[in-house]
Amino acid sequence: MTDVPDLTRNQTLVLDKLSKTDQPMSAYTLLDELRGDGLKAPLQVYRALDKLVAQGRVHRLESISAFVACQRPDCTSHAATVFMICEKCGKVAERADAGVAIALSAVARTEGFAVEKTSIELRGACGKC
Amino acid sequence: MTDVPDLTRNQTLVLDKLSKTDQPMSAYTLLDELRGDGLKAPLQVYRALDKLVAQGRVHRLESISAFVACQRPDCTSHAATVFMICEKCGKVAERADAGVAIALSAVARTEGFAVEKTSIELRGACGKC
DNA sequence: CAACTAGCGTTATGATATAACATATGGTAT
DNA sequence: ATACCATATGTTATATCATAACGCTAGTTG
Repeated sequence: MTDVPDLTRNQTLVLDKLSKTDQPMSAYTLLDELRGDGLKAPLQVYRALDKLVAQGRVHRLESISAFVACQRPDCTSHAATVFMICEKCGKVAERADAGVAIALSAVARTEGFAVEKTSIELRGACGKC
Repeated sequence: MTDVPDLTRNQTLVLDKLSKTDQPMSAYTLLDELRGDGLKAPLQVYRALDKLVAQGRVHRLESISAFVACQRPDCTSHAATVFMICEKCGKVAERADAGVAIALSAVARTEGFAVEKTSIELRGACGKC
């Protein structure tokens, strides 16, 4: 039912690397760490990331131009996901919240705005820092 | 009371240009349009933008790497501002919403996350498109 | 097999942003 | 006034992030 295609070799390499950390990584950092696996050009990473993001298995953090593996593997709707990015330790927490989703869709409705993509990013200090 | 320093020449040029449109502009587009006023290098634009953003007179739209003049000149707290970016006409609407602010701070509190900056960006189609 | 689609590899280029250093300007304490 | 300090500026070079364009490969579907 949920449309989750098999991953290609490059997609697997990228997703595995991202899944091994809770820190976001830039496309070029990913490339550097995957050179040993045969990747040589940015496009190889960007193409894999495009697919993974489209499938919801990876998220792009717009405010820092970096990518994280989705922390909620079972989730279906990535509609109103809140990312909390710690500026001290670099870790990212991901939470879906119905209250945020409802409040945001109310704002959009009063504007007559048809939402296609939502990006909610909080920068600050996590509980441990 | 509100700490609003006078603008320098470069800051004035950048803010005036941004204020003349409701479309976001990239730093390099700003630079191109301000070459006639003597600006020559990206840094001149980026430095002006840094100050204007710090003062809340300009916002950076993270998801499209572009800048818009603040549409609520009287506002004090830019805490939970929602940007609605139309992918058809390119226009940006800016709304502050208490419901969103409350929902987001609740999420942050349950994580023990101390928020310093918030970025909320909706991509989609505006009412006119 | 022919045609189609998706992915891959490679080179080149475009777009966004900052580092580093020198010079200029305005306030202010002495 | 002058020495000092903070801030802004101008300039060159470079770092970082992302995509265009092209040709090839492999699977698959008619």
